[in-house]
Amino acid sequence: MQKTDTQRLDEARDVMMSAIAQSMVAYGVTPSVGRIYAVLYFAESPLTLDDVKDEVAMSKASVSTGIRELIDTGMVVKVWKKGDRKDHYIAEKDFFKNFLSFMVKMLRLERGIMHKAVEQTEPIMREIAQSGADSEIRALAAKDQALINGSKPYLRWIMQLANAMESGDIFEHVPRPERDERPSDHEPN
Amino acid sequence: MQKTDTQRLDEARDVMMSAIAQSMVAYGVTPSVGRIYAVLYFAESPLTLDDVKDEVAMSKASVSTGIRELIDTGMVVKVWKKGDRKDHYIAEKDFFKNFLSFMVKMLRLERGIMHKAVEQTEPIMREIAQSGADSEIRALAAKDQALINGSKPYLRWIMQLANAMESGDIFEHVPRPERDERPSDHEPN
DNA sequence: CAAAATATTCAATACAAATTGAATAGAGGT
DNA sequence: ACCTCTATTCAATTTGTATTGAATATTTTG
Repeated sequence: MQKTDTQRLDEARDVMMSAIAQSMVAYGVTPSVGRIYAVLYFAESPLTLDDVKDEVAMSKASVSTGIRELIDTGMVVKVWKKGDRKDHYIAEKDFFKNFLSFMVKMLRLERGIMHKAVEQTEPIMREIAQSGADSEIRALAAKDQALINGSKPYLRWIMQLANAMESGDIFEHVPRPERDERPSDHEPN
Repeated sequence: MQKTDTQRLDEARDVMMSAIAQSMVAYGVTPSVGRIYAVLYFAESPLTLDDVKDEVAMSKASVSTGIRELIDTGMVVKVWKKGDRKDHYIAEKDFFKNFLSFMVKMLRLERGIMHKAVEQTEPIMREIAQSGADSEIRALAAKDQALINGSKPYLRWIMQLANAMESGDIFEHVPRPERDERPSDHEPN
């Protein structure tokens, strides 16, 4: 009977939505925001704020801020539907795009924080290492300076990685798998 | 006078420690845990639990659980110092190693969550798409099935990325910058 | 330009996570 | 085997973050 198929399909969708939300939580978003994205991911057409609100059973305020967060990270976009005053939202379904832009943001953030601190502190340590009052403090400063300088290659590397991810060059190195969805029943692991 | 140099050095170290902690927060650890790592990072020799406790001004309990978390992720290791009953801890100072093992863990986690859900739901959707009760539900199921299958290349790709990061092959593609720390005063940006 | 519909902000609340002191377990030395 | 010192666990509390309803702002329409 049809009822059962509908139920089974809904259940299967729920499993996938939970998995998507759970994965997103690992990347630092709140479970509610993950669920909002998951709902939009499986939506058949652009949804309004109220549509989403009903699906996830949260307040309009939470959905509003949640969607904003998703828009800020590029995982959701706002679309206009003519003849409707409400805003409509759709999920960016390309996981590659979502992952890469998340990573780029992360890497740039880290490099920004660290680079600023290095710029600020390395000269001080260098100076103390060279002309500090006594040999003891010069040794300490020299050690710290070396430590900081040792981190510079890492900072340059994560920049390169971010650039490769942003430009798509990363795929020349770690290639996208073939689009060979074979009709067979069991996929490769 | 020596006092001033010591202060300046301490201040500079604090700036770096804050930056390190802040970066780690971006990767999902709590600020306290970040500070613990930062303290160990700049320590001149292995520190005991109590040493760290004094430096970060937290309870022994928090330091204990914090260090455990850092040990679990490989960012800190326990070392024995002969003649001392206390455990001693040192920071893993290689940022490449820390970053890569974090990423590998993340990617495997995501792939695990998603793969499990896909395995579980895709067959159901396929079946409904083929032999569902009416054409409407068959169409819905087919759409969902396509969506899920579309995510498979992504899952395979993040596995490849994780593998490349674990094996170090990633450096063949995104090379480590040259170790050319020139003695000049201004480093490249 | 008012009226109606929608979206956003914000202070208050509910919830969750981190931190702690006290109790327990564990290890080392004698 | 006991005593001492250290590390860990756990329930209680603090702290911080997410969520909400009500109020405000914004947009659209007639």
